[in-house]
Amino acid sequence: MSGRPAMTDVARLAGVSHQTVSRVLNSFGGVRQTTRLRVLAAIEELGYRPNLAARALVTGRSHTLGLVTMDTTLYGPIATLYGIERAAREAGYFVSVATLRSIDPPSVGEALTRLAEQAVEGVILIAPLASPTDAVATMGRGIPLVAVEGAPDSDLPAVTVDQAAGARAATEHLLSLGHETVFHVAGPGDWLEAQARVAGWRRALAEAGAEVPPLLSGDWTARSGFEAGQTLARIPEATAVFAANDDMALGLLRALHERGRRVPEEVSVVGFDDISAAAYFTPPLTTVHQDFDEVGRRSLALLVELVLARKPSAERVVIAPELVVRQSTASRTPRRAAARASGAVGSGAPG
Amino acid sequence: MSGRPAMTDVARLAGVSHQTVSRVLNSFGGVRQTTRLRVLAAIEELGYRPNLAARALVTGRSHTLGLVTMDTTLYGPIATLYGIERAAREAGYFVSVATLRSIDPPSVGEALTRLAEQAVEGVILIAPLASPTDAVATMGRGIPLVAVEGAPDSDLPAVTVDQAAGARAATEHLLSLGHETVFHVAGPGDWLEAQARVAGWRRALAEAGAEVPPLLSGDWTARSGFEAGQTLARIPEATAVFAANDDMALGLLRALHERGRRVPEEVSVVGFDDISAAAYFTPPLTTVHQDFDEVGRRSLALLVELVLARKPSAERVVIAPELVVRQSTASRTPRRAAARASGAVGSGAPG
DNA sequence: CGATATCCTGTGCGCGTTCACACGATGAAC
DNA sequence: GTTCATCGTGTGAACGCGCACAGGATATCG
Repeated sequence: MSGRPAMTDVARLAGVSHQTVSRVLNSFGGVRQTTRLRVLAAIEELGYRPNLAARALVTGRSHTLGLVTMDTTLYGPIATLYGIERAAREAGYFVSVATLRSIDPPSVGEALTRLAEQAVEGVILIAPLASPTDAVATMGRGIPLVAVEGAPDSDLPAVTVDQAAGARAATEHLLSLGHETVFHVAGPGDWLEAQARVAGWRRALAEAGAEVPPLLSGDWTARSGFEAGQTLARIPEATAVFAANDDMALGLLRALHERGRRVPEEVSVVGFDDISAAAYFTPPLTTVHQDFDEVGRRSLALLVELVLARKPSAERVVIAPELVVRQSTASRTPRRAAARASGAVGSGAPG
Repeated sequence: MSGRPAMTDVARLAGVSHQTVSRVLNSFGGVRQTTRLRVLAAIEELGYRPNLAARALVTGRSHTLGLVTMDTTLYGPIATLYGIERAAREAGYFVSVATLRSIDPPSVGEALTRLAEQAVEGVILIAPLASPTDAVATMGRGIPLVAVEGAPDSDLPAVTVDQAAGARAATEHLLSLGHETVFHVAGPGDWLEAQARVAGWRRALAEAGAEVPPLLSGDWTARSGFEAGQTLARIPEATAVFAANDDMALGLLRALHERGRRVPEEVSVVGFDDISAAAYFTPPLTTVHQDFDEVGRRSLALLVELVLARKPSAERVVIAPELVVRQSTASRTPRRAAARASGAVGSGAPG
């Protein structure tokens, strides 16, 4: 009586047994309409809410899913997180998050253990790094697990964006504009996405018979893009650069600007992600769009399937990215490029 | 036997009662060292993990906190989220997130209800809008609640950054550079932060005896900043602009650039937030830094205090922001500004 | 050696819910 | 009027754990 009302309180008020209340709550049918309404009225009057802990105890189902992610403000993981939470809510699950400073096996293992103790029914791992996937197999304690942007070799079910295809599209776009080759500012080497983008870039160059220039790499930050840009600005042949994400592209633009290399007249730049600010860079950035909301939805759907069916459908969902052309890329011919740049004002804003 | 081992399994293996196992687990003392080790060995051997649902049922404590936030990729809420999760983990709590498309009373109420059903012990509401604070009072069902960046009038415990002080610092900085007045591109009118920044800006102008120019406002996006910038570029007197966040400042810079208004030589621009990319804008952005990690820590500490002590300490934590001067602001004298801008290259990068 | 204090361990119950089953009432069929 | 199915509802037992209390073992002292 003191705390929250329990099922028996409702039952007493409605003049029925607790079992009937349970039937009403779980819409099990087999309850007369009149008593049903009486029970509902009692529930309303007492402000009764079922105790999920008790329910979880007896059913063994917590209706909670775990989400392991890095504490990064990078656009991708965050957008994916929201997509997952929204999908989870609609599917009737709670989401318990565990953030990591870094995706190393011990940290991931610890997070998984934490979530396992909380009796989550499944876990989505936003871990775009190579290292943890092995650890996961051993730490997984039989909990259904879906990886997002990870696990290339492991047989973990995973949802990924086709990074290589995106990188390829970006590179081919630049080559088609007449550039002899394309430089690449890669992400950190231990990020799978970074690796896949490098691979896609290499493939596109090879197929076009273009020379593969030395690879630069950064750590996703604008700062590292800036540093790469300082190097690139000194290389006259660097007329086309593909940066592995938009933030690095931003730093790149900044460095090129400081060194007096005009974009896109002298140097064309392509990014990756299509963050919301990309259309407002100087100049508006040509980049590769990823649908993270879709990633969230698909990964959750896959996890729920796994949780319910228990069959390791070992499926792999691949989502296609899309090149968005704005004003940071132009044909290699200086005349035309300059004319185009001065003529187009503000047309880079999205619809 | 079939599923997870229970406490009785451990007890049987160790040759003690389940109660002794419980004592070992909760380090209640009163257990001989030898039996203690025997129990621990049994736990290890069986891979036993206490069932939190059962524990929650009997103790009434879920060790879970709720976090209500908007599904925005805005820097502030995200950085705060991570800060909270980290602090929660260290304090021994799980974090269950509920994201909202918009912070209106019904949505917040629904999220709170959801979290209440999950038996969270407390809730942190990242709701920088005015509207929901009233709804919270009624929906709060007695759950301890802490607001972040919200609830100016309500007596809800809250953790906030002193937005007005930040806006004031930004405005005074511009005035001190010789600008006759400062234009402001505000955030959405229903955001408390936006309101506070407008107030701080107004106050600073009033104290300096400067004229208050017409207020422009956007929706935090670079796009809206761009649109505001298109307007401002046509106003010759607009030599100093304070944008309510960095993204809008980015759009603003883009618009000014397109219209041929040089920054900072002709127009000085200040942002707010100090997102990591701000140092790599063109030019590097002078902005107001907010310590969101600190916000997360303090709000969690406040909530835990509330959960444990149950006394509505109705405290209010205010965190001071800090002006970071980079290269988007300059003295109003054209000669000196131009010289300074061409001389300083790359010095805007953070240490 | 016995009494008392101290330490350690076990028993039983309750938490709020679901599940398996039993029960009574009602009506139809013979 | 008896039998049987059907429907609606109640009863009792789990689920895994913590708490209060009982009780046995051991130590301390007279």
